[in-house]
Amino acid sequence: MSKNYHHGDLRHALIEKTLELVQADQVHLVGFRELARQLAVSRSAPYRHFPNVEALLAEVARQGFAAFVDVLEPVATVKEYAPEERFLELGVTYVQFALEHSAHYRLMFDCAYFKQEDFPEVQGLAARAFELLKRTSSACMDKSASDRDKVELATVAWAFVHGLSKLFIDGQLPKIKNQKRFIRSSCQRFVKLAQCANE
Amino acid sequence: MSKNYHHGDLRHALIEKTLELVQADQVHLVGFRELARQLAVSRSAPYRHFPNVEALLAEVARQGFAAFVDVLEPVATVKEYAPEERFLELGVTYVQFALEHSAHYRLMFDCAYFKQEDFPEVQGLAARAFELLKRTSSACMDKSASDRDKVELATVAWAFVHGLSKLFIDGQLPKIKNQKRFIRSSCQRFVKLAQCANE
DNA sequence: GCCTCGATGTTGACAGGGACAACATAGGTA
DNA sequence: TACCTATGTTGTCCCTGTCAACATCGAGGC
Repeated sequence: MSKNYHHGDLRHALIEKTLELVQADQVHLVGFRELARQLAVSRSAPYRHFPNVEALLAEVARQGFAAFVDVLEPVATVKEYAPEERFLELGVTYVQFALEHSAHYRLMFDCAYFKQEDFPEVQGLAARAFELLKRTSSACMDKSASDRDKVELATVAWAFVHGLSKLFIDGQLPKIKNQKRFIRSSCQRFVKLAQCANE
Repeated sequence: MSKNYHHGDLRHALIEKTLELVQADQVHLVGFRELARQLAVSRSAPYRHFPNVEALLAEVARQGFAAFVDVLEPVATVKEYAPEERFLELGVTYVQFALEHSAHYRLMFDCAYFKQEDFPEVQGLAARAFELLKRTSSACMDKSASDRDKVELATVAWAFVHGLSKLFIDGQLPKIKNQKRFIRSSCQRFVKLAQCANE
């Protein structure tokens, strides 16, 4: 008992267990009492590390956003690509990340789990992702394009990849045979927007 | 007491109260005990009308979907419009509905509140909304377009309006001055896709 | 008019979660 | 060594969901 009185790295363990549950699509099972049981620790120990469950979920979401930005950033900055290629690859990468980490993506964007405005770090990372999108889409437009138009294209692009991801994740799309192919061709279809916008 | 033993229309009252809470963005406060209190009825009376809270929320969502379809359907079938106009107006109407009933829209599409697959009526209405979108977008394409292409355009369109709605609702977009104008111009931008797709 | 039955509402009971305060212990540091 | 802080524990309270047993009402058959 004297040996185990302190867990050692409970904070980390809580995050890990939560992540496991999230990945197993069991977010609804995340609770301090349950986690404490699984970690063989007393029921209110988690309060030493997170003020409440929401904060724990927000932290897991934050890590998700960090990984997200880490995946998107390199794609958005490949020098060898033409602007349209970068835009396309960024979109494909976005949706693929969302599908590969579907439950995590849900946690990140569904406001039912935590209020994003209470967690500035999360907001900051989300904003950074949007910046990447804006920079990449803007590069596809004429130099004469107004900033207003640039923001609009970036928004439309974000709406598209986000919507596509959500619809896939929530199983609201009719069955599709070759998902990867479909994603790429949808994104390709979409990139034309930038070109059309240039007239 | 003998007069008030039976509420009269508790089922309806439960739905109404829940709707109020949803519209006030307080879905998290929806619970049988709390509702019972507000309706001056005993704590387990709601169980006579809904097997659990999830079912109550699903019913409210179902009504939301029904209203949604009722709003979209007429727009999708205006004969006087050219196909592209219909497509555009459908998109604008979609996003406007979502914003005007933002909390309700969230309840309808966020899977954190109830599992859609457990409520076939809800699924049916959602499918009907997608059908409208598919029919309207397909009308903008060449007759020679494959069914595969039609489904793809409809999906891309749905992803776009859904994504735009969600981003707005969840406050994830940078501030925008004239929202209505922005929505229309984004949708206009989007409709070009159908035209580009025809080459 | 009376009786019975089904629908609806009530009460009691139990399990489980979130949250906090008071207390215990371990490990580092003055 | 003595103390301090971070961390873990226990006790307690209040909330919720859910079920079972019981009460009441209204409608239809006699």
